[in-house]
Amino acid sequence: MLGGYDYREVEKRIAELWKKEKIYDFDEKSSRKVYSIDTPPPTISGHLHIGHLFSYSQADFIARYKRMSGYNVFYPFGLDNNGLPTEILVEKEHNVVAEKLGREKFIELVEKTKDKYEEEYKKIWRAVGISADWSLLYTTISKDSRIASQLSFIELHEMGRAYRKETPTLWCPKDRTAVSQMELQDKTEKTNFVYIKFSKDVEIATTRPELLPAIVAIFVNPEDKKHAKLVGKQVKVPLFGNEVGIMADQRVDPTKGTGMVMCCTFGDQTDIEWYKAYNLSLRIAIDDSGRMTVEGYRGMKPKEARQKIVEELKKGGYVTREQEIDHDIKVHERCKNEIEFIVKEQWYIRYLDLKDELLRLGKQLRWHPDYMHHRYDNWVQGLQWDWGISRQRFFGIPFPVWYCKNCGEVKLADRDQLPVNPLVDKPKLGCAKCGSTEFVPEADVMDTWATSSLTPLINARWATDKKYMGKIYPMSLRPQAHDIITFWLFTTIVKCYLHTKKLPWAEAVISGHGLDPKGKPMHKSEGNIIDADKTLEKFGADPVRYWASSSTLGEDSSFQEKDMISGQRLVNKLWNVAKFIDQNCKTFESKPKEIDRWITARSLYALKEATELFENFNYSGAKRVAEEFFWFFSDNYLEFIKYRIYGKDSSANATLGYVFLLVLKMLAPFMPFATEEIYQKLFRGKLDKAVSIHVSAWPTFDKKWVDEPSLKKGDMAQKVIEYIRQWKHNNKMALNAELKELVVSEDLGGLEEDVKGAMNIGRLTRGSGTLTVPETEIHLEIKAE
RNA sequence: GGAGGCAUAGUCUAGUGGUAGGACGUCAGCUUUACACGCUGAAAGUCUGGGUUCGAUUCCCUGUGCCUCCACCA
Repeated sequence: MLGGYDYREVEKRIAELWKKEKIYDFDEKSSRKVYSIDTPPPTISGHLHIGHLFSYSQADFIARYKRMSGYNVFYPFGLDNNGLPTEILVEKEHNVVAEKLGREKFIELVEKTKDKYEEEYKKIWRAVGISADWSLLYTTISKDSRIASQLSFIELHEMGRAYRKETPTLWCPKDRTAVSQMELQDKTEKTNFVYIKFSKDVEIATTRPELLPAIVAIFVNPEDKKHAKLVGKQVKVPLFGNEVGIMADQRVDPTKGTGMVMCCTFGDQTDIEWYKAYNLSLRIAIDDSGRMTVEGYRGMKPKEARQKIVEELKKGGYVTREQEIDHDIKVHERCKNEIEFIVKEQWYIRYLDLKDELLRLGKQLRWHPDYMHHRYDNWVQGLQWDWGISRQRFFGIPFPVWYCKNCGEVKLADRDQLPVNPLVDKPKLGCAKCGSTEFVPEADVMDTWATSSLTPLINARWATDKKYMGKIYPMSLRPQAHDIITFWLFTTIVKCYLHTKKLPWAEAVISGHGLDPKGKPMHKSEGNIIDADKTLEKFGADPVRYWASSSTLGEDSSFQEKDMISGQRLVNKLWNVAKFIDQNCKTFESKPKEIDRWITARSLYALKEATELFENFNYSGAKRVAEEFFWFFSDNYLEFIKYRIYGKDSSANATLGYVFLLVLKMLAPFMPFATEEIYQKLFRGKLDKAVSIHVSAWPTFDKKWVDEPSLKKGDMAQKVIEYIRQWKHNNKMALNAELKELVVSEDLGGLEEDVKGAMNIGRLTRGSGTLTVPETEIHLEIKAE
């Protein structure tokens, strides 16, 4: 006998069962068709919130459906512990500064911290029922990932696609370190906006006159008629005397200042863009300690130089006016000092020449929802420069590169040296060009996207034993959220295409974000994080997944407690039907009657619809169909057959079991715990042989079980019952109150007993009636007494 | 500034070129041998303006509001 349903106890026990039976392990020996999933590795930057549960559940629905559809599912899980968020986390947790500790020791600390989060994360992902194969777990700083990233770089270098170029980087002159955009803060300062007359027609307003010696071009807006005739001309820079060209670019606001902008290397972000986009020359005015390098101002801080230059400009009569404005500047959040741009040699991957190829690959990929394709296209079309992959940080995967001390030639590591740390390891041979054995190591590390862009290849073990290359690659599916289409999805296509000439996956499924109850994204700084752990504890995994399955693919969805309640109700209802069957059905053998053929046909049509929706990755539609059918089944079919069951007539048993199992299977991808529990208690070894519902076969639609005449008759009987229910309600009667006689105008085709039983009718006769059942030709006469 | 998305009852949401479906909430009726975490019934809705059409909530344009990504703040 089944008792109450305690989700805390059940979910824990079922999760153990899955673990013990290895339900979700990839079957290496099987010849079944493989379905491989390129799971996003979450960063270990802290605690998981319900937004994570939301998007990972959505991928899990698909994994589970595919598994039940007979695929050998390759579903790995990853953890991203490479990159700045991890660096910041580890610095905070251990109260250290990465630069001071040094790279080797810091990576050790990262590994330690990772272990802790790995356990915590695994616990939560298991608790929410993610059906990944945990033996395939990878991390982005692991040895394998380092080998893959470095091998990738070596191959790209050999292809001639990796090159070095002097490029500006955000730099903190005080800490003497590169800074990422994430570490910037805005600060407003009072600054003088200085108008400088270069010539008769050229006047420029600037907040940074000290960068006059670093001017490489002057820009005007292409729509700006006032300045149009100047484009292409040259003009002399005051005080410094060099000539610079005047160019046109959209980014200039013609209403701001004089409508003419000086482009220096480098004063701000736009300068960098222009420098890259127009291949401008480089004039450095500030060094990495934040001091001027220009003759006459050498060693001065920019602000001192600014004063001196303005004075000199005034003496020369170049300054027409000055205006104090509020100016937003970027400061380093750690030390609050203004950041500068300084120039470093950095590695790039050349890909601008591949735009057409990349667009073609984007077209080849099947996108769900398909409009997400636009974002990719738009991004590729707008690319203006190559992919910079150098980062001047301590923590990360190093480039497998040294430079010859003598001639400067690049020396790549040998493949069998990987993973290599050039700061510690040495090249195997001398310089190929000059024979020198003295080398300078590359101190920079790779951008994290240079590694994450390899996840399909890391999973396939491309860089090592190539174990899964032919088997899982190209992968079947990339599930991810829409915000990183231009990063993760795009860079993965780039790298995998360069290395394998193939599109890395057949399909991309793009999920939305789980938002807070007000519809706002969850951010630590907003304080609106809803904790994953606590939510699972409070409502159970199935209801949380129910919420995740209720929103359309690609759409954001705000977290509503009432969705959890709806999920809990569904679980409860499933459990109660299970109890009913458990109490009343000893076997699942019997001969179906008319009404049984009716619900069977109904269930198969629901199955057909759900399957089609699932095949199109419309899991929310599939869930809806399954759920709707289940409530229909409970409220109608069960009412029809109760009187037979109570009368110890077992003729409905087989249908009851068969249809309910079908419902469980349709809901299994969404509510894996409750459906499993019921399957184990009721059906395993009886109606199905599979050890778990999650490796049982997704039912197939078979027309031969669809009896169209029974379907019509059943629908008719159901309408009659609906009418009688309303009639009883209008007469303030209980639904099971006895009715003496029902007169029906039509032949109910063998369903008379069912109608009588369901509505507690004493006698059913044929004859004319005055009441009309809506949507039918049936007339009734109801006699209560 | 560029690109994309969204707008449906009090709330969350589905769907459709022809009477808009569900859930929560609300109101009313019902102790009905699985379930009051239930059953039955009721009230309540297509953002503004324009166009295409016999007919638009759906398709097109426009406005407004919200969201995401990218860019910008000389």
